[in-house]
Amino acid sequence: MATIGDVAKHAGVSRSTVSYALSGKRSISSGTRERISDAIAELGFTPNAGARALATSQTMVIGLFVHFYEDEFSPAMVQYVLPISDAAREAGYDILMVTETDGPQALSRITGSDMVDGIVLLNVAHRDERLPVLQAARQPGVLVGIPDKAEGVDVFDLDFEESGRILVDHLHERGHRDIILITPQQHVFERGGAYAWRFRDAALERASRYGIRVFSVDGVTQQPGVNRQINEILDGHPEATAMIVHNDAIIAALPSVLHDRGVRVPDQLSVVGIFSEDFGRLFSLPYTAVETSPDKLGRSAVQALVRRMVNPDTAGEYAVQLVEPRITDRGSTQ
Amino acid sequence: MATIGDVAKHAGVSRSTVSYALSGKRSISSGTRERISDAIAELGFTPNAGARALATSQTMVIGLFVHFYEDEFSPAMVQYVLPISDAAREAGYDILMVTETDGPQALSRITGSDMVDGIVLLNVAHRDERLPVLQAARQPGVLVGIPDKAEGVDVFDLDFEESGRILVDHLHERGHRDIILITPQQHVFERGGAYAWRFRDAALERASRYGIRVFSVDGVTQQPGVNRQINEILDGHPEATAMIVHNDAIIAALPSVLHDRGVRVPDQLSVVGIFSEDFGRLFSLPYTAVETSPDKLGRSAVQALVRRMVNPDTAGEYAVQLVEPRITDRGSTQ
DNA sequence: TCGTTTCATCGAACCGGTTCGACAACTAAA
DNA sequence: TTTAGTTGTCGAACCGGTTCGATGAAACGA
Repeated sequence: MATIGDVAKHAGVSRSTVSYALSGKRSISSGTRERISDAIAELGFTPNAGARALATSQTMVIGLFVHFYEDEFSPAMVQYVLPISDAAREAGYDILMVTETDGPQALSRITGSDMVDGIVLLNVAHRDERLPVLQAARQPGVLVGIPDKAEGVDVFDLDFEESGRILVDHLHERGHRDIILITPQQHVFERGGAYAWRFRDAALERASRYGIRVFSVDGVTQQPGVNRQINEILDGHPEATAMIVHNDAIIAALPSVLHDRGVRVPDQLSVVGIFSEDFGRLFSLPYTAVETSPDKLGRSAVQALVRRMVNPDTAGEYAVQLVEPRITDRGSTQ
Repeated sequence: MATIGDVAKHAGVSRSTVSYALSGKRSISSGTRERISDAIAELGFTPNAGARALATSQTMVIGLFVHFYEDEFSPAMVQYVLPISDAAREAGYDILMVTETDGPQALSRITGSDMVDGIVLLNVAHRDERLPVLQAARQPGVLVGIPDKAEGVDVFDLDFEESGRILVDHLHERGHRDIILITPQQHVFERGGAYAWRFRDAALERASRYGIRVFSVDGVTQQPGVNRQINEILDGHPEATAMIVHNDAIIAALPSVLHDRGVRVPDQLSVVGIFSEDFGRLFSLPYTAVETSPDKLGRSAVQALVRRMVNPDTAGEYAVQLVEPRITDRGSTQ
């Protein structure tokens, strides 16, 4: 492989001149510039990333930490990963994707060896063990998901509390007094997925203010349990006229279960949920829902991170930034 | 950040001694070994990846190139990515994930700058533009998906031809004489996804040998077209007693459509498909199917790649390795 | 007891870039 | 005509590791 020295020799200049021609940090006469770019083309030279990283202390790589939980509904995660990858590339960064189960150890390995310039943590829990490691790292970090307290990192998430209120409001406006609320599976609460209770508690609080009765239950993830559970819930609550679903597995299975039971939406039951447009399309979900905008979330997170990486001195002003929930009416309520 | 020089000073030895203590390539007295490891612990030293890569010409990173097609059913891709990531880590490698649309350019950027020690190409097309770039690269490569001709790379895929034959045999044994075959969407054929016609042609060939009549049609991907298309196909072919589905979007939507039509499986229609166990669970598919084993595929691919990276001299013997299809009987045929 | 191994360690060179300071040649201002 | 400034280029140092050859000390066999 050609090195910068080969290019220099071929163009009859010094290595530093080639470097300056490449970076444009010093002026180069048009003659040598041309000889250099000819040599580069002829030799097929591409700067060695490791050497460059060593010299500049910049790798132009972002570490993306994804935690795939076994009990989780996996397709949702891709929606976050892709926009992050795209946004990173637009800013000139590549993505080192880490999916290890032992997050903290993997994180210190990656940050300690300076493989990346910045870190994105996906699916952050209330008490996330990766967070202290990230805070101790040299590299700036950004979280998707809200931990109990985050200092020194930027935090992005959908405003799940507002989302819960919006959906309760939506049903309240239509006169519903008895609703079923299906929340994420129990494991999500246990492992500290804050979005679960942020949504639930805000919804319950708003409902109680209206005097709406809410039957709240954790959903399950695995078939055939999902269908059975939906049926049990509906059997147990014939008085309910509406349903709020904050659970991917449940909402994906809902159309077929309701159809089996002969329940017409919205005539006999109003249904609202919270999921991304892509997810809804994937499962052909005909339900009015709060859009979770994983693409917007991922892009904003990367943009914030890039700002920190480019400008590491402006340390202050770390903030939690909530994406505003937007409801998409698909006519599943009345 | 602590460097190896800091550790050396702290332990009162030279840099090379620290390096040898770390790698174990020369013997070190137990006394200095201990002083060194104490110093490492105290200073929190982790070797700089860039410097190490520069010195050893090894990055311990594998480049994973994933092409997400817009018209594609995305959740399928995750199933490949995760096992690859896991297998790589087990071998000591991290994953640089590249999702750029312009595959060839991205590939030459990554290989040219020596960011990775090896390359995995997912979703390889018959005439894949990334392939010549990969073949010209210094790093070994492995493909998932079969190109028209691959030299200098290892190729892995499910044996789609055998899969097609297995499913036709399965229906033939049960006496079916008229079957519907739903293949991947037209775009897959157009872009050269060889698995599409490998499966279809083998199935058609086998069926014609048996004298089975086959109505073959490309599926669509986007709702609500999917449901409509399934209905049209069934309306148009009342004589068909069985259905082979090689199309993720179609098979995901099939249970609800068949239910709507009041078609009982297998009493009124036998259904077989080809999808992974995970995919089947995700969509609660009750159909007998050939298991696509993306985990096995991904793992074998990485293992082959690691072998090449560790042992670059043994160049010979590049081979196409087909994973043997295994049918999972879920009782959807009679 | 002396030459020969073995063991443990060191210094220097190298991997392939970037960047600082120096300097010659030329231009512009005094 | 001298001085000051600009432009284009070079050499050397540096980033943080690894590895080769050399070397002194200790252990060994004759």
